[in-house]
Amino acid sequence: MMSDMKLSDKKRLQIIEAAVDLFSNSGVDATSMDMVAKVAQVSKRTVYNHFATKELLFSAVLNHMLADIECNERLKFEPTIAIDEQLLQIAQAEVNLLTSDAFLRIARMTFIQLLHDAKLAQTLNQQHIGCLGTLPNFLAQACEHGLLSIEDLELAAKQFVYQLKSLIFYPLLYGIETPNQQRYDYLIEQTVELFLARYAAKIA
Amino acid sequence: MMSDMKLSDKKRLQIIEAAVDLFSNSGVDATSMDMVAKVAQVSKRTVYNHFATKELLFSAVLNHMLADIECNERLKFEPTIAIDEQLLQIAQAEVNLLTSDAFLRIARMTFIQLLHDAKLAQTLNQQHIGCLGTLPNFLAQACEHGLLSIEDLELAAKQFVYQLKSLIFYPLLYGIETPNQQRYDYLIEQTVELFLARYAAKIA
DNA sequence: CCAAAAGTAAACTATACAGTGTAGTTTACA
DNA sequence: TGTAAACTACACTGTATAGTTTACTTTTGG
Repeated sequence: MMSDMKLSDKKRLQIIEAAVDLFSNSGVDATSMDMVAKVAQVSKRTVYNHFATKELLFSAVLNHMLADIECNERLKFEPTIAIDEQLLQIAQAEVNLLTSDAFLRIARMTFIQLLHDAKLAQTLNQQHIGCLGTLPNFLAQACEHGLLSIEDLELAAKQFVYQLKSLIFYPLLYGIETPNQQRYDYLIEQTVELFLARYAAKIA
Repeated sequence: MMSDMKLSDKKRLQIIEAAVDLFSNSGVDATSMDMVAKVAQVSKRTVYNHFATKELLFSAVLNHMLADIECNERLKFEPTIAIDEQLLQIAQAEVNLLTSDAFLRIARMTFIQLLHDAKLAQTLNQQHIGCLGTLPNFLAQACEHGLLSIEDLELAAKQFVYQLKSLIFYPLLYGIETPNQQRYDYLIEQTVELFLARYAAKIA
């Protein structure tokens, strides 16, 4: 795949891949441009020919990483499948994303910058990574079918997703807990249970 | 209060206060020891006489800030007060902590270091800042009085507190939302409602 | 009141890093 | 095949910063 590229594009990719690696493992600030050049097996001057500043490199790297986890599938409500089954599936997919290497790399690289740069936080927030973007719509459909009863769709969606982030993603990001699929399954199940206890439609 | 101290202790305090200010506003890495000395109105050599390295200064500053928000009050279950009232109070107190300047300063200063230093994350996690430490015990008492029905006390406590952190603290930390007490009241109410929908004891 | 402890300013060392300049080599392609 | 674009090594500038050294002054406590 890389062999049929022009040399220039090949070098550019090498640089980005090296930077992805270094930025996500050591942080942006702790990574020097000399280091990027060395790992990319490219001269430092070439790095600067492609990316005039470190900030532009960061920006390109971030976009590259976001493309990795991009997902345009909209959640589709299925009247024929039980609502708890569907929620379990959504939760499982979200946890798969949250615990993926690609996602954790982005988080490690970005969180530091976020505290310095409120604009970046806003931007990333609006990207609606994961299912949070389309979950309110899914929930609305479930409400229409009389399976759920929700006043504040945005809030309900956040409550659902934030449970998973808090219980699974953050402990993993900060190295407080180690990956454990059995534990994840339990937490997913409990999250769905919590959610349905609150929002399952009362049977009339 | 500061006037009746020995000069040496006074200087030490000035240094820590300057560092608290600078570290929490600009971050540890972006703050130079020269800057600390200048803001503390102290010679750089004096800074180094008190704190041999920047890391030791950071450690002292962190302890100073943690002391600021230390709270040894244990949550006490009150059989005479309705459980939803008690949970609302606990949530309100937690939100007051999470949105306080002191807490946000610690968070801003620490989060960057956390990603580099897993030990620090473990340590801070074990400090059980806020009500998370004593909440499981409170919930157990409420269960004994037949008001709640909880299998996994630790998880339930986390679910409660993490709601507040996710919905209120993180958006504030990253500047995605601005403080808004009315909004907080709504989210607290919704958090308690979610919690009770799941864990309120079924009336036999 | 005087020695020890603690403070001061300012110059200094050593290092790291973003970004540039240069001179020469390789690759793309018309 | 020749030229423009891209690559390379490497030296260089400028700046920032952790921590030290020095020579001197102020505070403290017996």
